[in-house]
Amino acid sequence: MARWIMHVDMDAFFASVEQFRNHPELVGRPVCVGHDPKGGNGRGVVRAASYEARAKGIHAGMPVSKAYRLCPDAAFVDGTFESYSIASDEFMDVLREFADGERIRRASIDEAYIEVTQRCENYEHPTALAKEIQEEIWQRTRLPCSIGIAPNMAVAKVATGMNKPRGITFVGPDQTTIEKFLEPLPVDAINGVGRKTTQRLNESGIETLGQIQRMSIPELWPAMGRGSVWLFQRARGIDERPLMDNGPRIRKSISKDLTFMEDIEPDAVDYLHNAIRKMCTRISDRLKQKALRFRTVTVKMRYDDFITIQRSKSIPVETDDTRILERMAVDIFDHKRDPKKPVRLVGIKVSGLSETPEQLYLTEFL
DNA sequence: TCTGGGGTCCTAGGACCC
DNA sequence: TCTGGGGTCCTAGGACCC
Repeated sequence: MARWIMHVDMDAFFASVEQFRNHPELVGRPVCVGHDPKGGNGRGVVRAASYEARAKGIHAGMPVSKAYRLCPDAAFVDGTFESYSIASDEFMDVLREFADGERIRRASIDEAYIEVTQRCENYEHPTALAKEIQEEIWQRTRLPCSIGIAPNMAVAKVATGMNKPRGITFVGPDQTTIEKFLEPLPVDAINGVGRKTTQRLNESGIETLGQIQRMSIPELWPAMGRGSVWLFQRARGIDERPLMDNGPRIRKSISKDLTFMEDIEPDAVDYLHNAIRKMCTRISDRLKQKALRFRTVTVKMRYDDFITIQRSKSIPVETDDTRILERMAVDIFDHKRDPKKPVRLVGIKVSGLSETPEQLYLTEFL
């Protein structure tokens, strides 16, 4: 019994929220969400680019300095995460109304899967339902989205990307149609195949999903190892995972990274300690706000040569004490960093999170 | 063009316990 | 004295995603 799964993806989400909700005067203009380019000297990257900005060659992940050079007239907005979070909730609320039962899975802040097998019985064709959903999202959130429809999540996700913005792409339902659809696409069209895997496959002469479709698992093994079975199935559009509600998100970690405006000389110890303490305070605030405690602290250090290391330490009992967090973080930094290298970035992460409200004194563990 | 910040999941070795 | 496996926790690193 075939299923119908929709993958709904907001178009240029952060940029669209800025244009259509936060700053209507930016509609029709190139918009980059990200850090201040500081006249071309900023160190951040673009988080999201409106379609007008994309027309100038700007894309997400591009250094803001380059984006600024390509289009100095673009609006550079350092957005507020909260407005995106609110918009996301509104959009998920709309989807929930269309999903069969609880068959909705939030994949990230701007995309979700819904199963609509039953709902589709009332429609001439699944695309008619998709159009209705798209229109409802636009009416209620003022945000554009694209929808992919297929018999499973993996193919639906690929489909969405084929036709953006405000697109609807339908694939299926039979196996031949699915394989034909995937055949010409590059291997990185598959969600889960990133830069490294693409490189490894390309080095073996594998560029397209069609090539993989014509291979056996043993033939795939030299390039993919344990991942061979998985890729073998995905390249053919096989994905049996049931679409289930992934429930309330249980947070696994909270982190804060800071790239300095300029690399910090290794002997500027006070400055570095200060930066670490400030980040610890921010993390601690978030922990308390969510009534969470941590057991593990990880410090990330990136040097001027971009080499990045992470070192962590755990304590036996969870805590949310800011002073303990600061002491652990500073301690790891002092003992594990390379004292000769200028520092580009420091990051602090807490994990091993729990809600257990235990009153314990932890000083003895330090 | 020099390369952010927030996450998740997986692997693998060593310690330690039974 | 030498030798098993299995399970869990900790640490480090890698790949990936938005």
